[in-house]
Amino acid sequence: MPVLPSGVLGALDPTSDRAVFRQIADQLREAIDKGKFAEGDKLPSETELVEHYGVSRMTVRNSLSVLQGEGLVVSEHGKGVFVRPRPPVRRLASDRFARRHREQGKSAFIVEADAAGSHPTVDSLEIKEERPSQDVATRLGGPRRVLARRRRYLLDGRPVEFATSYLPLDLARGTPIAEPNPGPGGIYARLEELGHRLDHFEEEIRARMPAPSEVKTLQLASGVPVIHLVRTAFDTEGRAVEVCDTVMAADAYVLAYQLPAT
Amino acid sequence: MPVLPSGVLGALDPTSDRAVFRQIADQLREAIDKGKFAEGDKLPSETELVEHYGVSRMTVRNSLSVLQGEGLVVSEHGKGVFVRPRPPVRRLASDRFARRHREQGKSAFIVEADAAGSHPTVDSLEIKEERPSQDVATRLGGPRRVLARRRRYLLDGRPVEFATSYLPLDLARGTPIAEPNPGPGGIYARLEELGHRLDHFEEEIRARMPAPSEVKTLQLASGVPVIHLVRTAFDTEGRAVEVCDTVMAADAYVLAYQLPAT
DNA sequence: CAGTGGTCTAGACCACTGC
DNA sequence: CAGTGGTCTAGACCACTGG
Repeated sequence: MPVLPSGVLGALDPTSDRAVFRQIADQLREAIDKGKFAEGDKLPSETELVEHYGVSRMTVRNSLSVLQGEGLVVSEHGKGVFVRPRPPVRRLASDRFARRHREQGKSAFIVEADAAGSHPTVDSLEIKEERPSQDVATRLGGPRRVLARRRRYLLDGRPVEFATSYLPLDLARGTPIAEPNPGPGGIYARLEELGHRLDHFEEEIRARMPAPSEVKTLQLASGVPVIHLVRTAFDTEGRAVEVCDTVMAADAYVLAYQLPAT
Repeated sequence: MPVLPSGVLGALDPTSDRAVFRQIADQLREAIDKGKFAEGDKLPSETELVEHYGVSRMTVRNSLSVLQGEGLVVSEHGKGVFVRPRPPVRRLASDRFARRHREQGKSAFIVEADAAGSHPTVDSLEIKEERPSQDVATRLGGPRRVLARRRRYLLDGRPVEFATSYLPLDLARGTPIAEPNPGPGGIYARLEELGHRLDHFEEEIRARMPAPSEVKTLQLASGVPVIHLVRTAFDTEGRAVEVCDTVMAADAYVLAYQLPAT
């Protein structure tokens, strides 16, 4: 007995082996996919779904949690459950660290976001000397201590990325690299001024679900994975001069790379 | 009152604002992080947790579903809830399509897996002529019809990747590219023989939670995202000659790229 | 204030596993 | 068979939102 305004949702199939909460999730998912609920639209309330399907509230909530896990919907306490809006995506091109982009006064993030018409912010800046993790130490060739530069990036007020750069201490201590604002062109420009002409970068990419601390820092909705990117910068002598460990909200990014065919 | 064998789990804090199911999830997560439950270990059963914490079963299940969503544990019906084993990771290097790798008789996937000591398989091979999606059409320069080659890759029996290659029909029809086995070096070698010398590839990477069909095809545990990779191959004349759309189990891959500094 | 989602209980029955 | 997780009910009280 459909009692919902639009009649977009069907009935349950009692003969089906498929669990009731899955059937409900299927119907909601299909309605979303077909655009019957658009981005940002409010789904029927739990109470409405309970009445429409004639099931208990826990069953309805179970359905909704399935969709939440898929990243299709977000719930807002006291308001309702909504089709998750797709945030604007930031495209990272493979030439984003080309030398010509380092000439300007601002960091790559700021320049790029400005160009895209977004309002970029950087906060939570922290600069510390510390003992590197096993992984970072290995990538940097085994320094006993490193300079760590941590910062969070926001786009139009929304946190999208949390990054930490590690540099061997003997290389960075007492230089502008250890300053909150390293100056025009960022730390890569400073590294080159210090005689470490950059040759290439290596990036390693993984995707996984966020740890609770990452959910907090990046204000992630449930059902949103993170992209974990570790970049190592090499100078022309083959020395690893920086490791940058970045955790990105996966729904805010698309990474682009160019590969040689030769 | 701890009643569990090992005493690895503490008590609830009734004065805390934190929901009970979150406190339980926190304690289990911490125990896992600290190695008190190792990879593949069985967690206490729901009944044991109910008795240990003195809460209802739904509360315990709620805790466990939090950890499942984080990809930390997997449940097996009739057996228990286990710390999710980390599968071996396949590293995709940025030179994986270099011409020198195309000389051998087998596909890149097979060669690489063999070298890593894994047992590779390819199945679900399907070759069809079809009308391209808007996105694929745009990337290929607007062909009306394309040849689609679909296949699934497995490592030691576990599905890890599902890929579809799209090629303009005028280019692929009637050639070995339209055959189930395109021959040594794969379709890239055939493209070059047909006069399309490859110049470079562009790859776009996203991460997201899988759709239900992807969960099925890749037999994904809950809490495992997918990496969505779209690669376009360009010949020396700048023509896009192939688009390969790939969905990978994120816990089975790390992607590596090299970027120029110039 | 009414309506929404968030948490929790105390049961029930079922399906799957392994002995 | 006993033990496990999977599904579902019918309530309860709470916290948050908006008018």
